[in-house]
Amino acid sequence: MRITLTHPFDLSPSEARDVQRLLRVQVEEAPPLRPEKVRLVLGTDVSYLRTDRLALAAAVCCSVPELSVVEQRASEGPLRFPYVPGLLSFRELPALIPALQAMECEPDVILADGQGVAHPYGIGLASHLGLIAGRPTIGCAKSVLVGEYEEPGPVRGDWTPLMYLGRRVGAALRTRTGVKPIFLSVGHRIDLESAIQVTLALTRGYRLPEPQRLAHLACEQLKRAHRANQVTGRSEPLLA
DNA sequence: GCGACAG
DNA sequence: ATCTTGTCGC
Repeated sequence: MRITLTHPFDLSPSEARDVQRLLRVQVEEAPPLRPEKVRLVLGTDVSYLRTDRLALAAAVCCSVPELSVVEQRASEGPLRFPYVPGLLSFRELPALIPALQAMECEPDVILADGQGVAHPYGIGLASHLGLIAGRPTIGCAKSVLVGEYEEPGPVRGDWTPLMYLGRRVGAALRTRTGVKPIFLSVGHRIDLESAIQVTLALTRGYRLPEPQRLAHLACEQLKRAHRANQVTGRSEPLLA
């Protein structure tokens, strides 16, 4: 898939903040996404080998509704940017971009670990990713960055809106009965209702939607392989 | 000044 | 997220 970069990533936190100011106006709203048009969904995740200041990324494309893996890519990159709440995309996207560029699939929706517009400046990781990928994205986080919400009902599918500055920026969604809710956030070119429906359709027996869970597992594998290579003294590229 | 704070 | 051991519950 094609990635369009309109700004550099080797920035200082304050420069990154300036970039967000310019990018936020490009995040688009969108009419309901027709569920039957969603045939491919991409899950993404990034993990770190803190000791090596290295970031490992994985992207897994799944078919819908089967949720079978269609394509899987991985990439890595040096960890240059610090973790600063609100600037996560500048820390994680650089490592993930090569994997996205290598992806042959053309996903209809992309899931990202983090927030979308439920962000202090309206441009969290998911929204930022949506802009450079030019596709609909959904922020899929395990906790909240900004906003308020009421505890959703106890059954799978129950949800409550995540409100921020008087806007509905996401939702606390119970993806499984009996587990803590996950926090969806509108990313780019998608509406909240569609994001909720799509996410539920992608969730099977785990708290996180399948593409996200698989991307996370892939990252764990990458880490293990990486450590193993280090011990063996080898340094071959991993996974396609 | 204090507390909160995606991953 | 990462660093870490055991432990409570379905």
